[in-house]
Amino acid sequence: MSSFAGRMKEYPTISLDRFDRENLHARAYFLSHCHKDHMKGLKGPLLKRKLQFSRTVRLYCSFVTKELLLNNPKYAFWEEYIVPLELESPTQISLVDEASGEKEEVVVTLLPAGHCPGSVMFLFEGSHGNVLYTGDFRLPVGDVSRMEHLHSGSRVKDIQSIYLDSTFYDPRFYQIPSREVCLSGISELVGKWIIQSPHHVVWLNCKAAYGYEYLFINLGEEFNTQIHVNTLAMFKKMPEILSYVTTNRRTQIHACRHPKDEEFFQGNRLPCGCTAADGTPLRIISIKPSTMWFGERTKKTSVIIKTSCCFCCYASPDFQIKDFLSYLQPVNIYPSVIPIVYFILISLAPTVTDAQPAARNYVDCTESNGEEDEEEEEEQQGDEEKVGAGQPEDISSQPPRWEDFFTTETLTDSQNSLRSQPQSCCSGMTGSQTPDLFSDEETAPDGFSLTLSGSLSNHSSQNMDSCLPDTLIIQPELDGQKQGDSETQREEGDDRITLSESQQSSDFDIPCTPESKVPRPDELSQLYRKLAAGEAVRALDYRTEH
DNA sequence: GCGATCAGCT
DNA sequence: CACAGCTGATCGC
Repeated sequence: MSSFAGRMKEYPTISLDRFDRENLHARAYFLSHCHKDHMKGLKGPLLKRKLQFSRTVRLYCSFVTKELLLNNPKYAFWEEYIVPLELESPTQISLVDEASGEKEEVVVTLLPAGHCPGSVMFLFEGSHGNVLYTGDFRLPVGDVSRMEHLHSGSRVKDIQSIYLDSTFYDPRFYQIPSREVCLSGISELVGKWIIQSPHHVVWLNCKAAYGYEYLFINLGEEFNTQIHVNTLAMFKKMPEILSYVTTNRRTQIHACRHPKDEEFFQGNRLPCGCTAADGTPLRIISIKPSTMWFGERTKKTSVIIKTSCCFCCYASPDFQIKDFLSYLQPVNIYPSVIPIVYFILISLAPTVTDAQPAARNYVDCTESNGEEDEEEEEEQQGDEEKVGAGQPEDISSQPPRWEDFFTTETLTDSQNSLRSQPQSCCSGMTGSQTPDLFSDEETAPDGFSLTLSGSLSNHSSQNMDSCLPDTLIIQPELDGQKQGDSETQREEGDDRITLSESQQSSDFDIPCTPESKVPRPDELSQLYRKLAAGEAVRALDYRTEH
């Protein structure tokens, strides 16, 4: 969750992705994408009232974000105050103090962020330097070097500060699987499932409002089908996605939602209530795309066996925040989440902070610091040389060099070459940014982890009662296998998956990224094949070798 | 009754 | 722990 307080030091009269508290006084608002954790205060009555009395305060975002936002009636009042901007099209904005008439000009450029439909980064250029606010972003390596507006001629612009959504700044998350890897894995799984019979259906358990469209499009394309969703309203101006979603429940791939959809699933029902026409029970697998794998437990459960592919364990060329930062080399980095590595480095403070006093800075700008330590921040901003030896909590008083957060390697030849030769910018994103955004890959969802659970329960009415609704067992060869009662299933499950005692209490103990072994593509492929075919997959197959 | 915050859950 | 939410309880207005 974003904990960014909403304002940047260089341009404190504008607010981004936060609309409450001090942000109520902003002269301009920016919304990077349409996820709730970046919309705090956006429907507040106070803000609404302020807008009604203002002639100059506006909300700037991408066309797609505008579309998605206004789709929700709670935000409909923004309609007359939104100014959608094209991607990669520098726009001058006057920041006016309506009381005094004082004015400041800033040029903003929206850059594709690759996080969800409409998501952008904001590049601000003005008298206080160039600053980049990333929001949530997920850019394939190399994309930043192709962004024209981050370059001036053949070199990277001087970036004073980067305001970073730093969930993945944490080195534990450096290696996130590429979109292609995730997609091909899911595709294979889906394909092997739905081909078995018309009653084999897939439920894509998508939590967030937006960000899975790339998955829908690819699955729809590959299997020549549409994905069932609750409503098409938000996509009405987005033909590329619209053709791959449907409200017709007669499809084998569902992404529909229900407040109690987990219960539905465990009762072998789809959230939409869809059942097969002839009364044959559906065979459902649930695929949970999320940025990271996380374990699940069900209360009052007797047996839970899940096979989880920890996509986040796999190496990826897709997203390397380290490369992003080392390419842009900002003077300051303001992550909105304090990475663990920071504290490690702080504990080594003399080594880190004494080295190069005038070097670039890392500064905490999370909510608690940003809201309450104004004076300290001002002091720190004007005195970058000050590198003290404070306590770990005293973050802003002793910024270590940003390079030290990573292995201090020099740029590789290829990086240097990228740096000096900006290429033409992202194809397809330089033109009109009407909501036909999905023709391009910039709007891909996050990397996926996948929790796969084959539901075996109550496929036949006579043993409905004996099957616990929360018994989830990987058991794909349903058709060829005699289905026993839940006790039998448990034994089968135990045969298939080796569980230690601790694993039983918390599902699998999935390793974190750094210790993870990186599977080869053929191993991945093998894994998916096994999962889809129902072959035994031992937990240890996923474990590291430490 | 509404909004904000928090715990709990997925 | 994390994602990006949702629900329900509690509290203040």
